[in-house]
Amino acid sequence: MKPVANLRDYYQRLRAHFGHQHWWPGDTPFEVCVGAILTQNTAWSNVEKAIANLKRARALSPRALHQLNEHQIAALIRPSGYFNIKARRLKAFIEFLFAEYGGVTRMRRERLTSLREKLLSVNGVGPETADSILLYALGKPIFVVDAYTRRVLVRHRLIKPSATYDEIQKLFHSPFRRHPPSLFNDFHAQFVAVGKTYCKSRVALCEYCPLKPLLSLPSGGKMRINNK
DNA sequence: TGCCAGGCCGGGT
DNA sequence: ACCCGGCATGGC
Repeated sequence: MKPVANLRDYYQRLRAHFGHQHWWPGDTPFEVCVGAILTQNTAWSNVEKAIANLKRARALSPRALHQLNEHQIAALIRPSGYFNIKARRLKAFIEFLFAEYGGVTRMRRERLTSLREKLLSVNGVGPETADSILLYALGKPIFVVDAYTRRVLVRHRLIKPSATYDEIQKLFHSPFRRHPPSLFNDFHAQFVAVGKTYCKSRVALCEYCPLKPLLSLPSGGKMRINNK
């Protein structure tokens, strides 16, 4: 297997191995927003249970969720963990949605950079949650950085463990600036796929990882991270 | 049984 | 500008 040459190649290698991931799992843009908040530091399998509860209670729409108080929401999302905090965060997001836009459709019309700023000002919405909403709920071209992305990139020595969110995100925005959101969408999903499969443990050696040749680059060898 | 999972906030240095 | 404790369930 030849070494990975650049980030484009990096994606193709993963894609060939894992196939298209069809992210984000969710029926509506609003469901994606809710899932983005519920999955904070939480296994997705637990989020699914919470989403199922919300659906069963017919509470998975902006208007319906707006009717419920924090206590009622907390009871429904209990399986996703941190349910009191997350109930408050969901309320904060809904309030923001209605106050600023009145609905998801209007929010989608906002320009990427200003919308990101505003999302980050909502209590409980940090960079990953904001970017997940922008990309997966609204189809904006932005790269999501999460624990898997960081873990895989550190493992492949493309970033230092101390790299910040914005630094990592920039690695992807430079070479893929003009690419459609679908590229950002599946690329991030591929990181989750490879991370879950081969970087579970801190001591795992990624023996069968489709990107393994990258790990065995000689210390002088450097992979080009962008295409300039 | 303990450790971990698709973060973020608030208070303290 | 960092560092840290807190938040909580379910799966292995």
